[in-house]
Amino acid sequence: MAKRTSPTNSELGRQSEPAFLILTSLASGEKHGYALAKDVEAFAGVALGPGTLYGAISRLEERGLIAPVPSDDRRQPYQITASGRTALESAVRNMRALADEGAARLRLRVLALRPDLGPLFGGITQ
Amino acid sequence: MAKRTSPTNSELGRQSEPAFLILTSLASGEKHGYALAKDVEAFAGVALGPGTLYGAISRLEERGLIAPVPSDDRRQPYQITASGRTALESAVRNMRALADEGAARLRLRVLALRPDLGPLFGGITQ
DNA sequence: TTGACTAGTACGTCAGACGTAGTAGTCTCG
DNA sequence: CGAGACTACTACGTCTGACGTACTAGTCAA
Repeated sequence: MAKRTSPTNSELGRQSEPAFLILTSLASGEKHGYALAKDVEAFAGVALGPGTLYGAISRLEERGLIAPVPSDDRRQPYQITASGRTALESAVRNMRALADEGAARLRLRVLALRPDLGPLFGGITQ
Repeated sequence: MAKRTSPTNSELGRQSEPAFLILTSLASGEKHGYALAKDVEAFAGVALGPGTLYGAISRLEERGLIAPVPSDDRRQPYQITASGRTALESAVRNMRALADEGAARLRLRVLALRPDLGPLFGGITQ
């Protein structure tokens, strides 16, 4: 099954880290799978299919980054653990650094081509 | 071959997007494969093996995000294309947004636990 | 009781990340 | 000038994890 129609939906490879999205969602409070998917879709615009979602959840649980919350419900809520928080924090820092580097290099090139734009462009950028 | 010793080096899945790193590197000027690997290692601290590096390069070339620069040398330089720049720009924006969301939610939870820290913490955060 | 929505399990495929080995050119330097 | 170090790849293989589809089952309203 699962005939992939387009090779990739975003232009750069995978749509990048369901795990990150799940941790981010759980960082603001415990949620069960379905609520999590809805939240992720709301803040990131990414619809995780069940395969992606529950697959990522299992892996995060195995690694101790999230943990199931005891519940009588048929729904299984999860919460982020202390090491999950730590991992998310460092992932956030890392992403920021990379995004900054990318932005800086994109700008650098523009300035090399149009040095006259330098100061002004530098002032209004980002 | 390639017995993986540790399941993952970074805690969250894959070390995230060689493609992004390559585009970022090429954004500041054309480079051949090896120079690219060195540059990436310098700015991101990520050592891309040849398999990862040239694999990612081929895919980026197929998708028209980078292009080979004619050369007599045995080394093959690559440059980023216009659509490569566009893709990188949107990837950067996307990463920033996600990082911000992650950071905001991490902070949110802290405030929920220690509301007394609110204003002060809000002031010195980030 | 039917249909819509919620919540998840189960399973399969495939891209792509990552490693290892091997090859070949270049450049010292004793 | 030959050995070693570094540069620059090619080729090949494995396994993770992202993603899709199909299916099951509970809940609730009309």
